[in-house]
Amino acid sequence: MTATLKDVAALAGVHPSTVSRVLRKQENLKILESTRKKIFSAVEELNYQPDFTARALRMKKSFTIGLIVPDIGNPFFSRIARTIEQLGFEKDYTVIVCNTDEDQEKENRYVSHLLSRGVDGLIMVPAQGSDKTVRTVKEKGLPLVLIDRVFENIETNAVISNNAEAAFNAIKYLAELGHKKVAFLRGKSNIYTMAKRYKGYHKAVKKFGLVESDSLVVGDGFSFEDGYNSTKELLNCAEPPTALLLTGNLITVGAISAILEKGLSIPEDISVIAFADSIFSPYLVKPLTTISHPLYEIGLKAFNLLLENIESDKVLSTSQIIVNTQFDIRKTTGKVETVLEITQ
Amino acid sequence: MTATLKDVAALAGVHPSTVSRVLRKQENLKILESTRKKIFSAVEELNYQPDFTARALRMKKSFTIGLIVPDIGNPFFSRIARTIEQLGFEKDYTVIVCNTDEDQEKENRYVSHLLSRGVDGLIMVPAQGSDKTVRTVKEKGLPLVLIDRVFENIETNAVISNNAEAAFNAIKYLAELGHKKVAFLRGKSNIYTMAKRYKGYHKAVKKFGLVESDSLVVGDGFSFEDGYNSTKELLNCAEPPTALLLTGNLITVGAISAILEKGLSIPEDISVIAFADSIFSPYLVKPLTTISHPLYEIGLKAFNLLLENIESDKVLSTSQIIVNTQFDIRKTTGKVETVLEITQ
DNA sequence: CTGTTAGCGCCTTCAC
DNA sequence: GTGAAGGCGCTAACAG
Repeated sequence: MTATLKDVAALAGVHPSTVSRVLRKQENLKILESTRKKIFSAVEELNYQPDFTARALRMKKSFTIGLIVPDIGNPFFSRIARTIEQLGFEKDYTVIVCNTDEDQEKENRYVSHLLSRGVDGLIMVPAQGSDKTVRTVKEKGLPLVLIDRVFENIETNAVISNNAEAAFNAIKYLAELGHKKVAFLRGKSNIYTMAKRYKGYHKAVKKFGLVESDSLVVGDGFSFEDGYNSTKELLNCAEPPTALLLTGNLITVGAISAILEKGLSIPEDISVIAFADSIFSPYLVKPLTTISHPLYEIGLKAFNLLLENIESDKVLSTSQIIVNTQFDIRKTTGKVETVLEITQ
Repeated sequence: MTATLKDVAALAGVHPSTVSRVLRKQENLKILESTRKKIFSAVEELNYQPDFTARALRMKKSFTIGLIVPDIGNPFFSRIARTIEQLGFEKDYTVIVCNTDEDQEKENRYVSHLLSRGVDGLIMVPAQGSDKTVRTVKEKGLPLVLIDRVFENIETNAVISNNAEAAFNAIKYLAELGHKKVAFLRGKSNIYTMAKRYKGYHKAVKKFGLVESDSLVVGDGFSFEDGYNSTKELLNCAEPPTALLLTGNLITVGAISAILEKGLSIPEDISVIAFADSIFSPYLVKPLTTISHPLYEIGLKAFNLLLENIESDKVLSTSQIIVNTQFDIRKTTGKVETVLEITQ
């Protein structure tokens, strides 16, 4: 059907290996200008495209990288994915995208699948508790870069955000506004990122003398429902919190929904800060005060780190790159005094 | 390094082809239970994983599909991508994602790249004017499904939304509310989807006797800036429109931004309907009246259609599947009379 | 039921 | 400067 190296060689009247040589464009390679010409015109005529599969098999290099994320439908991941794909394209690497749904089992299957596909490297946002999987990859010597989450007990390349610090600063800001009771919708507590955020939250709560209570740390998922239900419960307390720290796009939407439904106003009745990366954040009911991630930078650094590792012959030492989140104070956060004035 | 079929065979004391046979699990295949056992234990011991590349080369089937979209960072596409990837996973297909940025040249390079990678099929949201590329794919006989956009003069499989109808209904609704002057922010006018929406808009404008003017059809892109600038210009007219029909997430954000900046209220001063698929739509400054797409359904239908074509030996006739958008009337649309009462 | 043989399309070493 | 030979890992056809 499609032309092969052999066909081109036959048409050009040379040996396949010569064609291969010419097309691989080795620099210091001596080829007669005449044969080169014959070959190129044969390539043209047959519209020859090299077979990547065959090349990959022969060279043990697939020019493919695997990208494993919990959910490519989530803008946080999809925008990182976009960057990685684009950079890859420039360097002739192709990206295979996989969704784990935070499911360890699925992730495991993906990893072995990608391994047997012979990817040259892996960028992943590991699911909770998948340290065994990560360790396996590492031991195989496959270049690997983690994004957003790392495991304390495994040394890996990684690009992560300053989550603890970001959460700390958010709470600090709320404390300065006079809030004493701040709840934290933690998402899944056993995920690294969330654990870090909790750490920052907790540290700030202690440091600034806020109310410290397990009942203020709620939720166990990233869905709309999780945000909605958790918030509803919080608001039904005898003394509900005056501020919320939220950790995800959907959770945020759920929480806002619950607040509005209860007839409360933001920030008069309750302040809200969210870890969120939506372009819509500034245009919500009240422009949302957010902590957002440098998505392009994350993608860029992850890709470059991976590429370094792929293209180096020796094993490089691992590096953890920390990128800074951005804190945008908008209209969902306000002083607590305001609340009192209004309700009195 | 990693174990091969040969290694397994050697360890099990059988021939490689036998191992291959056993592992391919052909149904009506007679293998001695004893050899089967030997082989499985060897597989286990060596932790053997078949090499996909070799298999693909040999079988001329890669179990890979290409997904070409303008921008995977856009939730519209990423959520479709997610569905496709997940369905693919269940059927052992892997998905390669490509971003064209609406650039025809890039798209072309992606297509030939995917072709030389031997993908089994292609799902794409073609860029404007890339009918030549699409035709090429079709002529190669590669299974192909278009999403969201088709070319009038090429018969292809496709899953598209009822864009003209959706735009028509949106304008009809605005007309019923008393609006006479409705602007259309068209995105890129030469993109199929946008052309269709324009058609619906135009038809409704004529049918319901609204103001018909080229100056009401504006914009030439999908960016925030495009939405922002176009809206700003519209609002600076002597007699600005009382309603806007918007065609994209970023455009919407830009338009809202321009409206608010001008100190106008939605919907009192101006009504807004947007083609938008963000989870945040219901929670914007004013909950946004939207036309949204059934993203899961689009992904599902596209994947199934592609798979049918991949797995069938004969060439199937093409089918165009039309899915229905959803019209959610929220709070950004109101009667024109209201405006008069307030401003008088 | 299992071994043998051949080859997918390409690249790389070794000749000449 | 170019041809010949061999093999990447796997599967399919044919033997036996």
